[in-house]
Amino acid sequence: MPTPRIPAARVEIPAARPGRVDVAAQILGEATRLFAAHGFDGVSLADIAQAVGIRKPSLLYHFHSKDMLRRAVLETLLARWNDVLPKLLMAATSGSEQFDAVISKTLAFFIEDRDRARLILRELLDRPTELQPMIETHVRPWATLVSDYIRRGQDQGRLWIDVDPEVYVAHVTLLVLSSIATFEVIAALAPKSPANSPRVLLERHTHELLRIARTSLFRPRGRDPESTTHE
Amino acid sequence: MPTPRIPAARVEIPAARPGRVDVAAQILGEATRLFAAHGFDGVSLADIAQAVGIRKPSLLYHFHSKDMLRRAVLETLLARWNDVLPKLLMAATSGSEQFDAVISKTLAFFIEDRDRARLILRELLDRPTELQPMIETHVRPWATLVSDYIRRGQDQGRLWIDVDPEVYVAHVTLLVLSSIATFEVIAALAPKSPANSPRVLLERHTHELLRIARTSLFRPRGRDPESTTHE
DNA sequence: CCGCGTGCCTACCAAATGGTAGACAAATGC
DNA sequence: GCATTTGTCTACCATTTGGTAGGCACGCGG
Repeated sequence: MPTPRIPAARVEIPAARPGRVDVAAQILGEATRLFAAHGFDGVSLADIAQAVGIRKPSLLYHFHSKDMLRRAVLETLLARWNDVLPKLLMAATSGSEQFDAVISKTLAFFIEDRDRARLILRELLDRPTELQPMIETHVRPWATLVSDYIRRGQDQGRLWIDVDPEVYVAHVTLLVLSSIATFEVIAALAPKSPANSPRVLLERHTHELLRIARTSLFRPRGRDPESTTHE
Repeated sequence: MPTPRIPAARVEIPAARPGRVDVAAQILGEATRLFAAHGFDGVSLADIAQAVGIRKPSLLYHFHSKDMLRRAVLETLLARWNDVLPKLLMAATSGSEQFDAVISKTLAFFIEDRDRARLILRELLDRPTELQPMIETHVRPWATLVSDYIRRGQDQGRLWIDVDPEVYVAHVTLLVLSSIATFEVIAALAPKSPANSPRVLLERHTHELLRIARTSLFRPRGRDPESTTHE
């Protein structure tokens, strides 16, 4: 590093860190952000350390290797997912409103922190085999539950019979992930008009995503008055 | 490299490379494959050189920097896309079969070489701002054309009026990209059964993708077998 | 007050990275 | 036949990488 590095002023602010927040958590946060933005290989330990405001060895004191840091990031993400999963499963019992709720909640989980979507999409591309077991344990149950729900709905005639339940679920999930992960870029396709603030654009995107998911699943209600499935 | 590297046997096979294929093309091919699989930062020039069977400096003779190689890879991809674009545009004139044809052809383009989808998805994540202009020139026209087609269809009452044309196009495009790019992993969600060969699974995926795109766009034809739909 | 664990640091390391210099051989043009 | 160009190589380089060694200050329990 060309910066002469002033001897780190070893004297000043000796104990001036009272309300010191958990450094490990800070590292985890910055790592998440940077991995999501540039990928695991695109970020160096020094980058992360700098973002946190510490030196590399201090970082390695908390996480013994770069790969362990990556796994920690992933595990925290999955832990958060496990927090919301039960709510999703409870909502996934019957009716179209419930279905909407499930997708909306899933969507909300990723919109709340878009890095989640980016991170997962990256892992999907970079380490598919390593991700497989996690998928198996964390999304398989959710996916089969929704699939079963779909199959029941098909039997009852409420859903299109030509839906391929598992594949449908996979596609909608992927669509959620990728459209959130790449929102900025994709959004730039539509704008031109100043009426498109990122705020309203995101709203349009999630709304349309829900519409696609819904329309391609549910058969139109008994009769619907001219046009539309108005929500 | 720890391999003692036998003096490269400078004597043997002196001119034994008559049908020498274009080395630059070979490099481009291997680079495409590796970048798609591991990302730009996850691949070293040495990796690519080894895959081709040459040394690093030889590679740098053809492409003066790693970044130029990346751009070349991207440009070749876009060139191929430009080959099929006209056909797509011609097919995008009217009617639902034509619409299917457009999506099918797009799908086929990426299925023909799945690295294309992976590559673009990666660029979308890694260098969004750099990709923006390419999107502007290479997909914007196509997207607006389809959007206009949708709007016309809406006026004629053939399509759902609550479709958000631009956003719909963006989502379907993204779905194509991501579901092809991550096919292997996602496919593993459904299998369990030995009846699911990757072959048939891919067919199921593309079929369901088309179904989703179609169903969420077109209103059911006048009457359709089985009950409901028609208002 | 003393020892010890915690946490951060400087200093360092071997390996790998992207890239250059320059030798050499085979084709190619004249 | 000779000069030049083309393409590959070995050898090297500076920088960056993930990671280690070990020291130093602090706080806390005895």
